[in-house]
Amino acid sequence: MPDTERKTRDAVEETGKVFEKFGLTPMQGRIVAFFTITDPPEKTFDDMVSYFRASKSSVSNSLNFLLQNKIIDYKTFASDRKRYFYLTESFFIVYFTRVLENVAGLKEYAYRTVSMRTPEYPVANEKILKWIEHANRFQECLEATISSLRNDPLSAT
Amino acid sequence: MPDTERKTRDAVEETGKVFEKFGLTPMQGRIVAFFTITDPPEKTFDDMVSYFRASKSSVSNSLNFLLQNKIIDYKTFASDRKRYFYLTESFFIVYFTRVLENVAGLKEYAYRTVSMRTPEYPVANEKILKWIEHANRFQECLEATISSLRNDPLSAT
DNA sequence: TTTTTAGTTCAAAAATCATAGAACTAACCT
DNA sequence: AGGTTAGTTCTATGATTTTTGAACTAAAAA
Repeated sequence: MPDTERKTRDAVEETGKVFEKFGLTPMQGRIVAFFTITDPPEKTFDDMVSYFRASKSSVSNSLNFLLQNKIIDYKTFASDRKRYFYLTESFFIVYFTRVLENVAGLKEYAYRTVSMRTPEYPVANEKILKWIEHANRFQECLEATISSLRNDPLSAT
Repeated sequence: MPDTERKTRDAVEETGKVFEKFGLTPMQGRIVAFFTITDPPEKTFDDMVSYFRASKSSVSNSLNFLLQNKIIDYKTFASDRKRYFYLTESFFIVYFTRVLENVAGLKEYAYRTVSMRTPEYPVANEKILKWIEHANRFQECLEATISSLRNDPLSAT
């Protein structure tokens, strides 16, 4: 294997692991890294199966997850059955949105907990109220950021 | 089992699952939920082993993880060997800090990728630059939230 | 000194998650 | 009609994570 290919493969593997921290599986992470690092930016199903020597099912499931989450999309060409997958720009928006959902979910349970608790230990209730306040601050900031990204004309490409 | 206890147990279980979304294991999540929902707010090792009928090692490892991450802390009393664990208020700080680290890690790899790529496909490079920009905004938001949490006088309790 | 308490540590069992492989489908190609 | 392409779907295998159980330790109590 030539030296530059070795380097590229290492970079794909390493960067893939970074994506795992964002909740992707190893294969999903590798695929996203492959898109960012190697040319051309459009890749077919088979490009990925053969680049990674992975099973079709693993690639199929990974691509469908990434499509559902709008991290990738694809285009087709008449008289060509292949789909040409490419990265969208929304990776961070997808991630932000999930973080936001988690925070909202926690807040909901925090409200319920406060309403269930006796006032016998006020410190406990105050702590939970504080969590809700923290969650609110973060939500406000993040919602503003997400909507400013969505309105960004370059993002709409 | 009396009706209110059943209800409390259900709430602990359900809320525990919410904490799993923040990266805790089921047992860690259950323990945090147990702290938020039931009285008194201080609990011993054995309280948790017997409430959950779980193994001592599972509880021990979970508590140590939560201690290391400063999600809980404990106090002791002279002539009492037990440790009395309680929730800190820093749950969100811990979570946001980890998210921030992930974003910083991704940004680093994004910089590297841009510097490695040929200018042959400028669209690909632009997409990565856009990710970096999104990451920056997200970071700002996280940093603002974290520092407002830290400066909050009530948080310092 | 022996026993009890409040845990810790480590190997193994159990549960969960990711990937593989094989059989399948639907569309196009000859 | 038969073959090839571009996948999908389902079950099984492999890997990883979480929890358990049993043996251990260190400090305090009897």
